[in-house]
Amino acid sequence: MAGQCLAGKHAMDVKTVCLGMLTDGEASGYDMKKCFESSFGHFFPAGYGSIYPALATLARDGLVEFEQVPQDGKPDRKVYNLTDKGREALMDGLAKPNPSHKLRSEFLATVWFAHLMTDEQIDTVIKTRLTEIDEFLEMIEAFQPGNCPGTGRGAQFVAGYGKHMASAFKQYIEENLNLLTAPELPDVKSAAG
Amino acid sequence: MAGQCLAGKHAMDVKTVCLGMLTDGEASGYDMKKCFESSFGHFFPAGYGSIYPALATLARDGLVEFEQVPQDGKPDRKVYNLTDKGREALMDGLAKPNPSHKLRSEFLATVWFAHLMTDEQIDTVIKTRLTEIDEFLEMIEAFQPGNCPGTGRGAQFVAGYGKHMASAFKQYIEENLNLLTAPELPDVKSAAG
DNA sequence: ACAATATATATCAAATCGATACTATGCATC
DNA sequence: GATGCATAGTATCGATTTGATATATATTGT
Repeated sequence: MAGQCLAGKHAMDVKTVCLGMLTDGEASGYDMKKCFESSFGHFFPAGYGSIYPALATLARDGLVEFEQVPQDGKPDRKVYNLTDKGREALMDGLAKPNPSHKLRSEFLATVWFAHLMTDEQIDTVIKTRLTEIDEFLEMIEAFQPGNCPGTGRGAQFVAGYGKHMASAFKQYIEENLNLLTAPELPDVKSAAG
Repeated sequence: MAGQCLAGKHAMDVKTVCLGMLTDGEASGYDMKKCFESSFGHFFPAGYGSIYPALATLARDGLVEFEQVPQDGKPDRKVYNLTDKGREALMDGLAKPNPSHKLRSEFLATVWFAHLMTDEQIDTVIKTRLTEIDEFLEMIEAFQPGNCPGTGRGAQFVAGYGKHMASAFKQYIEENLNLLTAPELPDVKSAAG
């Protein structure tokens, strides 16, 4: 019945993901952005507006350290490293027993109102979505972990998830397109022709 | 090459979804929250903190009208209705050619770092997720549109999507669990015993 | 010469999240 | 009869996140 963890309250936010990325070695905010773009971002998006404030907070609270590395021509790099306290906070984040899994889909919200749209509009939305799914599948086929911590077994599982779900998505659209186009009335437009 | 729409810039946000809900008839913020909880929220979540400010802005900009309806015992209702301008804004939102479809999954972010977790922790996270998927599948099986605008063909398509994808998710977890538990080393812990 | 792209930092307004506050009734539990 | 919870309704608050932009400099491409 007593407390099940030492430190916090099992937060799995951008800060915690940044801590996780640092388990693989030092990195700058820019590096982490690359990493979000190439892999993490597909299931846990974050931009500069999240990453830099996150790193500032982490540094302020002593969960990461950093050193300013001057470069010639380019701006300085702030290279971050995990501290013991940071590693502890990461473990606490990973201990969250029921991490969320949320969709936010303008696509589905749009399609919900298909009866208010023209067939052409629906067609455009569907075609664009299918294209994005295909691009995603190509990407995941060619996926290389790069500089991200992508060697673990978890990364394999997640990549497999992405491929599996994208395929299922594509299949569903192709098999159920008929629900959206062509309502009860067969072809209203021809009446005006 | 010229402009393709009349009014805005094809926003598909909480405001637009609220407009969409009002195509089915008048509703209060409370009603809309119910609607987000029962159906919309599964692919486009929104709480009071989004809904009430959205309605305030919509009213300020003349996209909706409302009347204060007193009730006995209970607090007043603010009952909203679409205006012509609001219906136009909705159509503009639905005209967005590439509506987003984004996942934000603490679950996958956690699992990515499975190599840093104990087998027990992984087990808990997986079991909890499977339970939620089952609950979701039960919910969608018993789904009734209720007061939400859920009679259109789009709603059918979206509900089918939910069922299809939840099943695919469950199947993937069950078939690929082995990737997470039991790494190369059979049992490291016994060496210390 | 001009326009991207890459390297790197950072901030800002607006939107959203999750929790909470306020008011009032009813219903169950202890 | 006090405590707590559910329902019905409104609304706001701090923290987080989004998406765009600002600031610099070097390289690469047309």
